[in-house]
Order: sequence, then C-alpha cells, then structure tokens
Amino acid sequence: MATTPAPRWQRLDHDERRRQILACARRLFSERHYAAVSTSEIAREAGVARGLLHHYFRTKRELYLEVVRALVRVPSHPVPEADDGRTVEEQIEDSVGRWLETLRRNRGTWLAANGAQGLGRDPEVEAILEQAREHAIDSLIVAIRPGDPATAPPELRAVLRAYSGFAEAASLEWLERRRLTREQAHALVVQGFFSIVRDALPAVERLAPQPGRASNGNRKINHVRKAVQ
Amino acid sequence: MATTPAPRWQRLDHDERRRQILACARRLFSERHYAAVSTSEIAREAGVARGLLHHYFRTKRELYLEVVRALVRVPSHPVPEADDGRTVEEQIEDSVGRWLETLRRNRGTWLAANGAQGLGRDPEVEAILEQAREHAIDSLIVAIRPGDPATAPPELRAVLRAYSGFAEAASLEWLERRRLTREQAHALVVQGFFSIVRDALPAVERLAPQPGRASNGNRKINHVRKAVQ
DNA sequence: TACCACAGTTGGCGTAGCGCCAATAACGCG
DNA sequence: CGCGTTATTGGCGCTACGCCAACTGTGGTA
Repeated sequence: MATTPAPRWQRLDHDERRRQILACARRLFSERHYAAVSTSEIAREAGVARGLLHHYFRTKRELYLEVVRALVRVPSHPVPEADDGRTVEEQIEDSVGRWLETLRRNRGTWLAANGAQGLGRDPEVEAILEQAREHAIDSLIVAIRPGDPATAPPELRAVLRAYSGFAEAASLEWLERRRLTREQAHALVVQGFFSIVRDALPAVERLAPQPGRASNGNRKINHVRKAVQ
Repeated sequence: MATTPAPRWQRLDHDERRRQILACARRLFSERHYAAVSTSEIAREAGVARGLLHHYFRTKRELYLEVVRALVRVPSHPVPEADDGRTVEEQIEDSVGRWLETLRRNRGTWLAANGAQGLGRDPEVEAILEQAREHAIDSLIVAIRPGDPATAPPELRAVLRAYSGFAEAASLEWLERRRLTREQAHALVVQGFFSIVRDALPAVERLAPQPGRASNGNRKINHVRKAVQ
C-alpha cells in the first residue's frame, strides 16, 4: 500500500505567489536599504527557493522597482476628492484630514517611500516617484481650478509641488519626529496651502516669462484668495 | 650603469590620496545608485588598486557614507548669515539669493543629495541628513528670534522644517524641472517663508499641547508678522 | 482510477564583487 | 647609499546574483 508522500512544496497560482513574494520583499526593503537585503533572504522569508524570485522578477533590481511602484500607491500629499459642490475650503480641510489618517494607517509604507532620502541619482526610481507626484498634483489642480489640469500653467504646477514638499515635511514632523500633534500637523498643512496659494502663487505669476499667460482661468483660485482671511 | 627604473606607481600623502579617491567615488555615486557602482570601478577611475579603497575606507558602505557627509556640506535650504543689524526681511531676501546662487554652482552635488529619493530606511544616511538639516534650522531660528536656538519650542523647529521642505521642492522646480525661472524661485521661497511664519506658525502655536509654552520670546517673530504685508 | 501534459518550483553551476591580508616597493632620513 | 616606514599592490576566500536544466505538484482526460 504505497501511500502518496506528502508534497514537499505547494503549487500556487501565478499571481498569488507573485503577490506573496512581493509582500515579503516590500517588508524587507522598507526596513533596510537595497544593498542590505539579499535575494536569499527574501526567498527564505517567502519560503521559496531563490531561483523562483528570478522566475517572477527577472532581477533583484526589477523586484525592487516593483516594490517602489507598490509603495507610491500611498499619495505623497493631500489629494481632494472629486468636486462635490462643497467649497474649496471644505474640500481642502477634509482632504488633509483623510490624508493624515491614511498616513497613520500606512505609516511604515509611507515613511519608506517619502521619509527616506537615498543618495545618488536613480533615474528609474525617480521616474516612478515623479509620475506619482505629478498625478497627485493634477487632483489638486482640479479642486482649485476648473478645466483640464493638463492646460494648467507650469508655474501653478511648480508652486503646488513646492506646497507638496511642505506638506510632506510637515507630516514627517508629526509621524517621525513627533514635534507636532496630529491637530497641529493638520492646521499647518491646511493653513500652509491657503497661504501659499494666496500669497506665493501670485508673487510667482507676476514674474511670468511671457506676461499674461496665466491671466485667465483662475476664477476658482481667486475665490480661494478672497475667501481665506 | 643600472639606471633606476621608473616608479610603477606614485606614493602620495595619506590625506591627498584619500581626497582623490573620495572625489572619484563622489562623482560616480552622484551619477548612479549605490549598487550600480562597484569598488573596482571607483579604483580604476582613481587609478589605484581596489585594495587601496579598503585601506582608506574599510568597506564600500563606509566610503559611501563619507561621500554623503561631503555632499550635505551644501545646505538644503537658505540659511541667513549672522545677524548684522539689518532687518529680518533683508536678511531673508539676501540669504535666499545667496542660496540659489550656491545651488546653481553646485547643481550636481545638491541634486544628488536632495533631488534623489531612494527607498527603504537607511538610518545611517538619514542621521547624516537629519543632523545637517537641524543645524541649518538653527541658523534660521537665530535670524528670526533672539537667544539660544536650543531653547526654541519644538513647534517652531517643526514649522521651519516644513518650510525647508517647501524651499527644497521649489528649488527643484527651478533647477531640475525648469518650470520656474530663477527670479520666480526666489520670489516663491521668500514669499513662502513670510507667509508660513506669519500664518501657519501661529495656527500651530494656538494648538500647543501645553498652553502658554511658546508665548514668550517671540518678539522678533512678531516683528516679522507685522512687517510682512 | 490511472495517465499525461503543463507550468510552478527546485537546486546547482558560473561569474562578479567585496573584505582581508601578506608581500612589495616608493620615499624620506640618517 | 642603505634602511626603515608605510603607502600600495595582488591574490585568496566567500557571498550574492543571474541563469537554466531537471523535477514535481496539479488539474484535466479517457
């Protein structure tokens, strides 16, 4: 009576195995930097042979880039929801609140993607982060200005990116260095947004290379400027 | 007549050789990420044997960290000079101008240190950047508030760090994405500073956990608040 | 129930890169 | 000019990565 021996390993669905490996890699890459994580360790963690990693992600680096893509799913700064008739103030207030809550829940993920500063240009990683951030800027533009965000003047995008850097740094003060309470971080990000849009943005537009380029289509922004204090 | 054969290699002073290797490593690490640069390549670039790298910097990683320390010598945001009797406004205006000029001259260095976002926490690198930034914050505090910067309330440091993130992002828009002219970047950073100190800072202080903690010693900040618009 | 084909999975080979150390040679000094 | 100091080299050992042929679990089929 030859009983069939117990399987030495389990055969998983392609996507499921891929997700499993990715999850382990994500955890390890979030804790330590690229060079300090070996493929053997990721494989051991996932309970598979090292060769399997190369089957799903050709190289260690491609696995890493896949992790980066997964990490930037958590937005780097507050993004308003679609316009629902509320005032811009309410939308911003609310989006910042929701965003901070998201950060708290995904603390580790977000810190890995935004809190850590590597060094040395890494074009592929930069491209991924860049794309995610520009996309988030689009949402911001839609909230404060009607029309297609693609037609927004570059100065506006630039100022909002500066604001984005402001919001990220402020959040780090709450999440990581704990020099701000959550309420303070909220107030700082919200007030910062309105101040920057009201004061800094027009200061930049006044110096536009081609005068008059950004002189129309700012109805909603002007509304913000008047509404805040 | 046995003429002495030409030396096959030159024996340099300890510090000089060290600087030379560091310079090559710095160039390579600025162009590519850590894993994409090999010690053999650095050694070849410097015209020395690979073993010599390990003599001066025990490991590849320590060499890398040394490069990081060298890179953060370029400040990440505008830092006023020592108080020279001018108004705060003049000092800020001037410091931003000087800072942007520094950035332009050290474009590659600064982009490598601040433009690139790696991924995965790297405590040692973070510690280096952290220290440099906090030190820069001190200079800012001295400019806008009398007394020892060490006694400044944490909220103030937090707000200035947020401003620092703002200034860095704004500078990237000028240096890298070229959506701002230099004049626009200047106006944005200066106006952003005053707006944040005038509007965002008090909003944060109002929510201080221990009421009244930050209620004194803000004479000069109040002066800024009144002076700007 | 037994067989079969597909593809998920393994294990090991070849190579490159890093850490280390003993031997070597350039340079200053008596 | 010889000698000691130490900057510098070259090679050994090990680990990690990329690749691939062989293996095996799994679901379908007669």
